Amino acid sequence: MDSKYAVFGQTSEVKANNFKRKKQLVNMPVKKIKLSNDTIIKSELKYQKPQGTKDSNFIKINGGDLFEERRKLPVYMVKGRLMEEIINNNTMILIGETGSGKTTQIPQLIHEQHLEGTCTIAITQPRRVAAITVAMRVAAETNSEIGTIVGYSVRFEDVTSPITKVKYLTDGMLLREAIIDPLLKKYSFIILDEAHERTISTDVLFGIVKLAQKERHQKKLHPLKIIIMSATMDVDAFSKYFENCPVIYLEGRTHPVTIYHSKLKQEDYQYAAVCTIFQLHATTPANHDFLVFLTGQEEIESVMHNIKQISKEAKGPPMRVCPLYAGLPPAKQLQVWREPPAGVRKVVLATNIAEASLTIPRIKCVIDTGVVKQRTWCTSTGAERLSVRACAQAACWQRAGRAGRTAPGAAYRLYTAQQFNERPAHTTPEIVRCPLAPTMLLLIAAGMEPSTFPLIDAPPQDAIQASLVLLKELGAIDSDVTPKLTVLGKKMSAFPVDPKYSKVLLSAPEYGCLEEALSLVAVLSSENIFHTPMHKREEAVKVKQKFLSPLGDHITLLNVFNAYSKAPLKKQWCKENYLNNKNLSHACDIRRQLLSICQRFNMTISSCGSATDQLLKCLLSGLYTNCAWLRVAAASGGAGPGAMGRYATASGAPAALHPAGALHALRPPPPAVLYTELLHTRRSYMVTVSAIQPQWLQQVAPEYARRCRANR
DNA sequence: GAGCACTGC
Repeated sequence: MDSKYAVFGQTSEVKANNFKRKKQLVNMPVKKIKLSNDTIIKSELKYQKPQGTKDSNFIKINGGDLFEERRKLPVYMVKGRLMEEIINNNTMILIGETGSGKTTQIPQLIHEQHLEGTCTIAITQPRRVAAITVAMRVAAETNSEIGTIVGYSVRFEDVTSPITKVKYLTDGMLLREAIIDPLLKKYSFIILDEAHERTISTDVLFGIVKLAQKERHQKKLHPLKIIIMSATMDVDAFSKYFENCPVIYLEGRTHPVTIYHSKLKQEDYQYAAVCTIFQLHATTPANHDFLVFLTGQEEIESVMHNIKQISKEAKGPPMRVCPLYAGLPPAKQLQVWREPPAGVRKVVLATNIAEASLTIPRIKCVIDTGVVKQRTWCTSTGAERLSVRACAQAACWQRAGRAGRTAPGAAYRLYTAQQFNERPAHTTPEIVRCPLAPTMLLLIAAGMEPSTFPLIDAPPQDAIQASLVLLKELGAIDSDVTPKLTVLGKKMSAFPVDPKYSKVLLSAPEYGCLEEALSLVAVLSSENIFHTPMHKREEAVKVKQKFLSPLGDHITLLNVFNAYSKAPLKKQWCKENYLNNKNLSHACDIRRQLLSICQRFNMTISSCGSATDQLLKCLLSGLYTNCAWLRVAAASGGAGPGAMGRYATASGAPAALHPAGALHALRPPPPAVLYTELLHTRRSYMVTVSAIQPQWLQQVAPEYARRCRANR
């Protein structure tokens, strides 16, 4: 009886024979917790029963070949009532768990009844793979060829045609369309799916569709129907935002997951994770695969090393340990999908990528450290910080749910029930914690007024102000009080890159270096092109030397990109040079896209050849707010150890050259530098840096240089 | 002389 693990079921006991709106059941205590106290495993970690877990107040709808499969989906079983609600309401919120079929079925049901009229139904997704695969699925279900009735539109790929009625697209793609037509007149239905993820694009789209619906009504244009689809979430704020629109709940088809909490607080979650893995390993059947949530590459590599050491002597079946994080080359990610031989247990060590982006089959057991690595941004210095912090309750549930995809499962939380209850219910939306200049430029370009634009969660006022000041500085808007787009700003908004980079591109013809600027901006806009595995670090650093430029990291990046473009066998070449083929190939796609926009603007496409000064000046024309100067004490050499690389940014904040950068070893250190980003870890480091001549700033941005001098 | 989670246009 004295169990070290106390158990409580997560499954709802509630059954409802029809769906109802939340308003009608506010006082109903609906979610019951099933308790039992089986002793599961012998444990050094102590687990206890949680105190009063949060009830969610909702009721669910219950409800061979593709058609047969469709008919079994919960959403299909209640389609009559559902369509009635869709017809009667211009806006509604639909809460549906995984497996309810909402994403694939609702657009089809609308189309089957021709409710879209002569217009199209748009369904947004936060991820491109999701948009593509769901569209393919729906095309198969409707027995049509993809790109005809059912299509998709994602960056670099538009598989739609004039007859497309059901169009899946990424949220960012619909946002781009809104710049051209803020009323989104092409569409009679807009379905914003996965709304609980609260991406910046979806958050902005909430406001865009709300205003478009209102204005279309006022102008007596055809009406716009809005459906917000989401997993379980706090709907009150959403319903209020959309003028108290109805909320409908759909039941999902997932399996129950039993939750275990740690009885004591864990000092070291990595250690706790390793302990839990081996406790479970000794007591559960080998065909139960584990999924462990960790925060990053380094942590995964270190835990993997520990597991491999311990497993040599541990009790239990053989183990296959698979790392999984976004930076892992695709070939190595494949291990995760391969079924292990009979009698071998698979243990997947994953970052957040396994929380929503990827679904790993056959996971029976989730081990949740309860932490996540998050990027935050400081308005005053412009520095970014990566920090490990406790994730929100919603994320914990999402992680636990990964154990119940194909069969009942279990989730072991390496934090106490009290710690869980103290966590915020939801992740802070992205829009509240990110640099806003790109979003503000987009909003203004779509004809919106930043100060009155309706957002569910407004970012801090100083963050908005800082972004408007930057846009004014770059010449994209005429005023940071009542911002109107300038001619330059209009062009800038056409490029799907950070406004600083679009400014670089638009200045490039002036410096005769558009060829180089395109390549550089493309590389800077994609992920890290260097691949550095921990155990081969020295080799990787050595190979990098041949691309290194004494002028700095930007020219180094350009050297790599140019060499990649010329390499005949790119995959092989990348492997030999410790480079990331996926990210370099992505950079090539971006370059092509940027080039076509430049051609549309009739820009002169010229090359500066070996006159790299021109390119750096051009880069400065967009990034001139990212300059740093060597401090006098450091320059005179008398400041003792560590003085090298002591710089001050324009805001006066201290910053150092990142040791992995090309300029770090340079003696004497350059008096002035241009950095791409400021990253705060142990100290404030400038990442991706080039040396500049101090007088360039006067030439490129004279007014700013004057203000800078006055402040320094 | 350090170490980048995840998406998206």
